[in-house]
Amino acid sequence: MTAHPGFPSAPPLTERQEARRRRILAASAGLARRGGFGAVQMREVAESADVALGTLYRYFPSKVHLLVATMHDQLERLHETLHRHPPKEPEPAARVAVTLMRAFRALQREPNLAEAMLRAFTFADRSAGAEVDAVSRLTTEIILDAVGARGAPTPERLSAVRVIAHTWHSTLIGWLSGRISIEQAQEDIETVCTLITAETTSEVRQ
Amino acid sequence: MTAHPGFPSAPPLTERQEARRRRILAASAGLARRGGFGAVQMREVAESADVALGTLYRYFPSKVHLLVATMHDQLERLHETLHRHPPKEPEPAARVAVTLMRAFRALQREPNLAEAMLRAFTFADRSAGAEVDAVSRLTTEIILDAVGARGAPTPERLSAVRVIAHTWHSTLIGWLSGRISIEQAQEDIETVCTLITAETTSEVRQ
DNA sequence: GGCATCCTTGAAACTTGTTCCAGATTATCC
DNA sequence: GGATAATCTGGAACAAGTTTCAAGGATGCC
Repeated sequence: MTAHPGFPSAPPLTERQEARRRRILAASAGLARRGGFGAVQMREVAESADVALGTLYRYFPSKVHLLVATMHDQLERLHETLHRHPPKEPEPAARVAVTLMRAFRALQREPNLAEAMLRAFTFADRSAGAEVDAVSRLTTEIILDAVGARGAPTPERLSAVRVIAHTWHSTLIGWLSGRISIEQAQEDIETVCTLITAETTSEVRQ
Repeated sequence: MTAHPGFPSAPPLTERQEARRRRILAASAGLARRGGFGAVQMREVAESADVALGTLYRYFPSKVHLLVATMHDQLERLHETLHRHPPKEPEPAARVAVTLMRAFRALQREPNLAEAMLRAFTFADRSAGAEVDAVSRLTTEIILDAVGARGAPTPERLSAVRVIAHTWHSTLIGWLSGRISIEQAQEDIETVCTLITAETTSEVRQ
C-alpha cells in the first residue's frame, strides 16, 4: 500500500528522510549491541533516533523488517572490508572458509548485535520476503567473491553456495545460543566448504 | 527454580499431569495446524486444553518452549514411522537424502504446523536450550539411523550430520516462507548429503 | 481424618509490538 | 508566496505474551 521509504523502487527519499533512515538504523544497531534482540524495543528505537513511533513504522513496518535491514546494512560494511582485504589462499574452498571465519570473528566481537540480526533473519516470514532476499543475495555475493570464479556460476555451485550460507547462519545461531562451541562452528564451516571443491551432486539424485 | 513438569529430570508426573501435558501438546499442534505460529496463542492453547493459563506456563514456560516441545513430540512419531519403514537405498548418502525428503513431504502436508515448529525452533534462545538440544539430538539420531553405520560415528561424520541437519532446517524454513522452491530444497538436500560420502574435511583447515 | 505441601484455577495487571488518528510540519507545484 | 498533498508528531488504544496472586483442590504423610 504505502511506499515505505527504505527499499528499492521507492520514491527517491529526500535528504532529511535519508538522514532519518540512517538515524533509525544506527539506533537499532546501537540498542542491539547493548542487549541483543530483546533490547531493540520499538519505542526505544524511535526515541533514540528522535523520530515518532508512527514514523518508525512507516520506514520499517515491523521489528523484524528493521533488524533485517540492519543486518543488510552491516553486511554491506563487511563486504567493503573484504573487498579491501581479500583472502589470499590458493584453494577456492579455503578462501570461502577463511572469509566466513573472518566474518564470524567480526560478529564475535559484537555478539549481541549478531544475535539480534540473526534471530530476526531466521524468524522472518513472507511479509519480510523482500528484505530477507536482499540479505540472501548479499551473502551469496560475498561467498561467490571468495570463490573468485570468473563466469556465471553453475547451478551446482549455486546450490553449494546456498548450503554454505545456510550452514553459516545455523552455526552462528548455534554458537550465539551457546549450543555449539567456536571450534565446532569452525569445523562445520570447513566441512561444508569442501562442497565447493567437490560438487558431485548428481550421483545421489532420486 | 520450579521443576516444571514436562522434561527430563523432573519428578515423575502423576497420571492427571501426564494427561494435561498431552492435552496441551495436542492443543498446540491442533492450533498450529490451523494457522501456524501466529495461531498458537497461549490463551487459546490453555482454553483448548482445558487448563488455566498459569498452569500452561508452569508446564511450558514460554510459547517457544511449548512449540519446541511440540516439535520434539512430532519428531518422535516420525522416528517411529521411519523405524517401521526404513529406506532401502544401497548408498548411505542416498538413504539420508531419501529419509529427509520423506520427512519433508510429511511436513508439506501440514505446512502450518511445520512453520510453527520451525520458526519456534530457530527463534529459540538460551532459555530454551534444553528443549532445543533434545530436538537436535533426536534429529541427529534420525540422520544417523539413515546412514546406518554400525559403531560410534567419527567426529568428521558428526560434523557432516550437523551440517546436514542445519541445511534441512534452513531449506524447510526457506520453502515455508516461499523463498525457495521444493526443487531447490531437494537439490540442496542432495547436495549436502554428498558430505556423507566425501568427508574430506581436513585439507581445508587453517 | 487432619495437616502440610504442592498444584490448579480464574482473573487482573503488566510489557512490548502494532495500529490509529488529529493536528502540526514539510515538500511540491503553480 | 500560496494551495495542496504527503509526511511527521504525540499520544491513545489494541493485541498477545507473560507475570502475579489469592483462593480452592489434590496428594502424601502421620
